[in-house]
Amino acid sequence: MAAPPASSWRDEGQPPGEVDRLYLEIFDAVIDQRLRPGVKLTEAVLCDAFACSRSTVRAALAQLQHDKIVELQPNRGAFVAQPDIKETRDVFEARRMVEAAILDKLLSLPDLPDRLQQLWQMVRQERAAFERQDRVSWIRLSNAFHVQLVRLAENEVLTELMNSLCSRTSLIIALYDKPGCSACSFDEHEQILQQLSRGDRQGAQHAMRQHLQDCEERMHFADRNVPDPWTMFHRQL
Amino acid sequence: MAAPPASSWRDEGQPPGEVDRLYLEIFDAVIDQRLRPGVKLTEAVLCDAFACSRSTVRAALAQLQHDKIVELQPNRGAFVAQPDIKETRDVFEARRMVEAAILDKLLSLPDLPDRLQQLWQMVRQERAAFERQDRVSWIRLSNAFHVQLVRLAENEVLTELMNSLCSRTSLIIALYDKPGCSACSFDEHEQILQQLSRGDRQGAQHAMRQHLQDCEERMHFADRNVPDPWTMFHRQL
DNA sequence: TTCCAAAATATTGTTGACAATTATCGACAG
DNA sequence: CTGTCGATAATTGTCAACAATATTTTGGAA
Repeated sequence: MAAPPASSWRDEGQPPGEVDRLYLEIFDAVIDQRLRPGVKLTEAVLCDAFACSRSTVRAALAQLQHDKIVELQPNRGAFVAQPDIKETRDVFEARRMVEAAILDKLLSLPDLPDRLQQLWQMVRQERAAFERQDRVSWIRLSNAFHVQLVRLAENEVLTELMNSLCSRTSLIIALYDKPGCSACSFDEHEQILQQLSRGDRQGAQHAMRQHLQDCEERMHFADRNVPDPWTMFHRQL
Repeated sequence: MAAPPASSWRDEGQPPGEVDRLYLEIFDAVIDQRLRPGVKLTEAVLCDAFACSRSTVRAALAQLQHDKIVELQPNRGAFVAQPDIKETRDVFEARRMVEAAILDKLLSLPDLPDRLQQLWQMVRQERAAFERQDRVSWIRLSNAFHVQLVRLAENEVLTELMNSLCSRTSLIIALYDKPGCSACSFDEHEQILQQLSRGDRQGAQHAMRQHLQDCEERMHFADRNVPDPWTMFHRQL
């Protein structure tokens, strides 16, 4: 078995083709904020950085555009997406709806406490990453928490949806979150788990809604983290 | 203004590029059930049928794969997707969650009755299509109703999600619905609108959930509409 | 110095060709 | 007649070259 890839929370399909590999590489780079929103993704550069042909790069970029991770301007090139205020509102509203509804279903599962075990574990990892100032791991784990929670419902459609929403949230945080304060705190994750464990439907839903609300309100649209045009991309593995 | 394209319910972006055009052509063909689930989409054939290069075809197919409209098997080719029982369950469950949650939000809009006007109009068109046995238009309008309803909430993320879910539903219907009975009846659409008009939250949510439940239960997995391997694709415009 | 136009450069869009993999068909042994 | 093996054909994955478009630089005049 190969070493677990950087993002262990994404469901890994069959043997990854060349284009899939590139897709994941760029995707991870964006989510980890090594590629900041707004930077231009010149095909030749990616081509050179990942040792593949331009057709491969173009295919990967097309998929990323479809995921709203990059914006593809005709005849101008690809840029890491810069979600605006409206998109931020829409993404968080969708998350509140979906994740609250999910909790409802989870509480109907007979073996919920067992399944929550791994999530408690995950929150501990979040705390550890936070305390050792490992921002990249921490963002990744924060997303993983939400995705993993949805995954308990065993609904592929919703799981993939949450994956997409979390990715877009990462971009939003990269743009509008102050580096100092934490956008998605593990305390609140713990609270949600507690409410779930004791079977409190109202409490769990409220905790989740509040958590996402807080997350959204921590965004500062006034002075956004402007992308540095000179921050060119180079592979840093 | 150009003549309205076949699918008027999809949000049309800026000038469509070559790949977008192909994407829509194939998409519509699948939704309209001119391309049945399971048929192989050979690149050269599409290439020839739509008068474009293979790179364009490949890009379009990649996007369609991402939307779960076609399945892309490595080194084997593209096939129109054949959602299984599990996927059917997941899609309908997701729809129940999302669409019920949407109703909640719609009822908080002050000018809801005004916005519902166009939906009443749409239901009338559904009935008309049904009565003149126009199955293609009718399936299209049924989808349009649900998408348009979500669109009233003015949330791009949810609108695109519903678009995707309705597309997948079309595939499911193509596979598992008996041609005789109607999967998504306009009567039930009317009921939902009525409950919404009178501001009955419980009633509207129940009507929507029941509608989707009925829709799902009308699927027959035993004898599925097996794809005819000899049914090769040729453009029929 | 500042502004504008035009050449020069860089980047993207498209096409075609080649390599790698898979599907098909026929021969042949059991 | 059935099933397996091997060669041929068809299809996909990848790459490199060319055309079209955008960006930058250069040069000159107000």
